[in-house]
Amino acid sequence: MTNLDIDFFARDTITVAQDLIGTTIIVGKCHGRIVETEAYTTDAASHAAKLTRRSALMYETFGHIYVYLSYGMYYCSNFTCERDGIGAVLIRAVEPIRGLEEMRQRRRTDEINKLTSGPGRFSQAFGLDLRFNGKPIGRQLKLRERLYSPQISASPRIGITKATELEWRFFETDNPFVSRAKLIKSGQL
DNA sequence: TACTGGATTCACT
DNA sequence: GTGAATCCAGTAA
Repeated sequence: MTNLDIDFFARDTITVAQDLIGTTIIVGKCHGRIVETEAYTTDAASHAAKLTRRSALMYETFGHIYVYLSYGMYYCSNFTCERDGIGAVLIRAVEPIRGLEEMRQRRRTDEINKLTSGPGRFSQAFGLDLRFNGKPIGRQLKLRERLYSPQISASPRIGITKATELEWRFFETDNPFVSRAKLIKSGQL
């Protein structure tokens, strides 16, 4: 299985968000298959809309990890994108593959559908916090080429929602690990 | 220096 | 369906 290299992220943010669906993310012993992403560009709702100390990573890098604290309690993990532009892809949900025991301990739950089905849940399960912020893809966090889950189908249907003009979300429509709350709220499910 | 609010989640009704 | 938890970046002064 091939590792994705940094150039994967040099491309347009929305394309990267779509192509990340089905890829495998590996942090230590924890492996997961990405089933939901969200693309953030220079949309007003995005941290990337303004150059600040926090958002500088999105202006200066691609293929790096951008982690921030949300609501004072949960970490959200992104990959920076675009060689010549500005953007990041938020990982909203993954399907757990390996390292489930570690995920259960970090999440303090045995309910598998609550391990990684949400950006805060995923980051907690995989131990992603501010220590990872600014790190390049490769050593501590790896990504492998798209893998389809036999439980779902050989080529899962990809759903797309568009929250604002420049904010796109991609998800596997039939995957139970997709974080459903926001999709239900927006009338997509 | 002080204030505001959020790319969320969970418990409770 | 609703509200609380929690803390830091950003902003205004």
